[in-house]
Amino acid sequence: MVRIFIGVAWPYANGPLHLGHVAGSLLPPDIFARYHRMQGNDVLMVSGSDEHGTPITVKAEEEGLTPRQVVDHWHKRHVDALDALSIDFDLFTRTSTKHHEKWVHTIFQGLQDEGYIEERVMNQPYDPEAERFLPDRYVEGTCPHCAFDEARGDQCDACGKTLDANELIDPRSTLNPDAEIEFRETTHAFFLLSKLQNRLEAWFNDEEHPWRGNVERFTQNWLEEGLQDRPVTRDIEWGLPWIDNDPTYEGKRIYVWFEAFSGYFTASVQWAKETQGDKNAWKPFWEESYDGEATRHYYFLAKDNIPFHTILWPGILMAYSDARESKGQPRLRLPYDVPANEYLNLSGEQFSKSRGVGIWVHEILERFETDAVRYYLAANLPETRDADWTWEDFLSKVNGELVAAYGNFAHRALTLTQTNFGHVPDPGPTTAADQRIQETIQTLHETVTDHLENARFKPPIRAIMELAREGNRYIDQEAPWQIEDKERLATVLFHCLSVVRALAILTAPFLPNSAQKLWQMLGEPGTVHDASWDQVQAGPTPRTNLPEPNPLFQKLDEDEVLNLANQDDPDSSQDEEPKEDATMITFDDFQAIDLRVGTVTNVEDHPDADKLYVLNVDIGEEERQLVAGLKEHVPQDELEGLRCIVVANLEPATIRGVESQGMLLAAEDGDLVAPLTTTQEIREGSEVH
RNA sequence: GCCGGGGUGGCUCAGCCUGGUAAGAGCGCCGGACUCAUAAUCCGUAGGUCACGGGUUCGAAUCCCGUUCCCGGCACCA
Repeated sequence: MVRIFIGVAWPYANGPLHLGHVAGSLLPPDIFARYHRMQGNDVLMVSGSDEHGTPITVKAEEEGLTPRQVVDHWHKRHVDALDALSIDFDLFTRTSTKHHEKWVHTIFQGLQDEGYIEERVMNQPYDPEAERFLPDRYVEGTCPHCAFDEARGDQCDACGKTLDANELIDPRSTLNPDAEIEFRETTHAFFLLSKLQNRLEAWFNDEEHPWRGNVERFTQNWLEEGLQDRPVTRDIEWGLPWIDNDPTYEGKRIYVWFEAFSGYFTASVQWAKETQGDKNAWKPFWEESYDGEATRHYYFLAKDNIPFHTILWPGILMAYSDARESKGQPRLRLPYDVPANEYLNLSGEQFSKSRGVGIWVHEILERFETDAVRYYLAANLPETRDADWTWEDFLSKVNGELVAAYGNFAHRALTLTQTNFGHVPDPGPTTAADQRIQETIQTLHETVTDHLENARFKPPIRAIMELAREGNRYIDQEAPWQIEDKERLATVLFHCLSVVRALAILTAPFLPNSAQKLWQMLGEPGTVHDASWDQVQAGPTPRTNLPEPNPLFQKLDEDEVLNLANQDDPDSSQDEEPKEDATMITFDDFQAIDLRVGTVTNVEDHPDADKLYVLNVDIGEEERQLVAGLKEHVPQDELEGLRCIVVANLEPATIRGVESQGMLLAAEDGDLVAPLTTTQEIREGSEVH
């Protein structure tokens, strides 16, 4: 027996789950967990909704809701989506629970007790007009090293040097370029990651890690660059308060990324208490040398999360373990493997909540069977590089492989047996061909096991399909529908059912619902998920009665799928929640905006930005220069000469060195951007109401 | 512009870390067989300068350098 802890990256609670999340971090651990359970190992798989941080606040403001309402809503949606996908967590919780807060505080208290937390006064850029501190990267100024005048607060793009915002000469806010920036002192708690450099390096270099290349490279780079101490509090409102009631930290919150990781641990404790009725049940999974049993920790995530899980989280665990040790408590385990995936794209485009590119989980599962979706995702996982979801390929793989090769093989074997015997027949003497098919099952079992042990999921599902094809070959060669000798017929069908049974077990981690359905059609008792993985090679039991077989999968309707492909704008209204009443403005507010008709007289590329045009627009009494982010959406010749609507009294802003004196209005729906115009020719400078 | 990932038959992908009996799979195409099965299955043919150029090596899709194209992140979308 081996104990397997599986941590799954916490989905953020500000929007729906899409297939990118599923392929990147959700489906692989579910397959992995199901496999290990069938191996008889103890598995604990946890995750939850990540519910704190600025983006939640922003979302709440957008929708006129409270942050609490936003996270409640999306957490519930996450839970429903996971259920629909048959992704079974031992616990899928959330970071806004009291339990989580309490344990995060325990962890941070431990870090503080051990001297890993240091209070530092930072001189942070502050925008007095907006009354807020500015993150470094929203500050620009002149680089002290190379005099480049658009260096950012965290790095200078010209010379590549890393900077502090307060080193900049003439700093300004990119959010509000005219504001006088002040530097105000603000105190933050820092996690002294640098103190762990040697220990993390030793852990990285000395331990045997089965890490994938991408994970190793990322981690190596970080370590070589030298670990920086990181602030663990922020000047924001939505998040967990600091550990004690120290007034220094009033109005500050624990930085989300630190706190969300801790969820791996806090959720395990919560699982023990709430679902096991044993508040110590988490210990076998987490405490080092709890007993002699091998225990391994896996973290599943997409590539953007790698260093957080191979450096920062292990760092926190080391530091907190020091604190536990000081109190005579056992240390906690560090990650064993971090099987990070690349991204799944949608026909070449990245899934993106903000741009509305995506296929939402709840939407696709309304139309298609869970296992069909799981099959295509598993067969197309971005394990070694980005992969593409295309509807054509979805159609072809589901109909051609899942339904036609696998489903059909099971169905023909079962119906033949049903017609001829009604139960699992007794096999007679074995021929070379029979022998060969049995060997194929065995080889396949070994191959699939080997891949799964190494946390690889795409090769094994493909290998399993190969077994179905072998089954089809066998049945075709033996042609049981032509066999007259009853004993030989029984033998052939018995071997066919052996393959079917092996397929039910082998597919169980990947396709849990159809595997179970197949299990029942084989007349097997209980659930396939309780079957032992090693039973793959045991054949069916002769004389087991067989129920009436039904096709295992439904074919996808070609037109329906291809229609979806054509829509290609899956961001239409139904994805988003119906908008709550937007904040009302007064008529006077509206009147304050001076909208004018103008004509675009000239369009040029911005000299120093990929997405921007510099436009000249005649608005009657004057000509304005505007900077507009339309380059990716609207071709230059469509803009030239266009009659447009301009916000004429917007205060000027300098955007990457070019002044913009107003704003050109355009309607936006995902990637579709349409500049506004008038239906009739009308004089430049006309007001718009 | 900076950083990262990638370019393998019509399509989707494997192989690349650990160079050599590997240039592979599925789909698609073309031809044939079969009829138990959801017009499903099986057999066979064709199809690739492994982006381009150079280097290392006895030998490179695989390692190194350069070029080019694509994608992503960041900058940026008043």
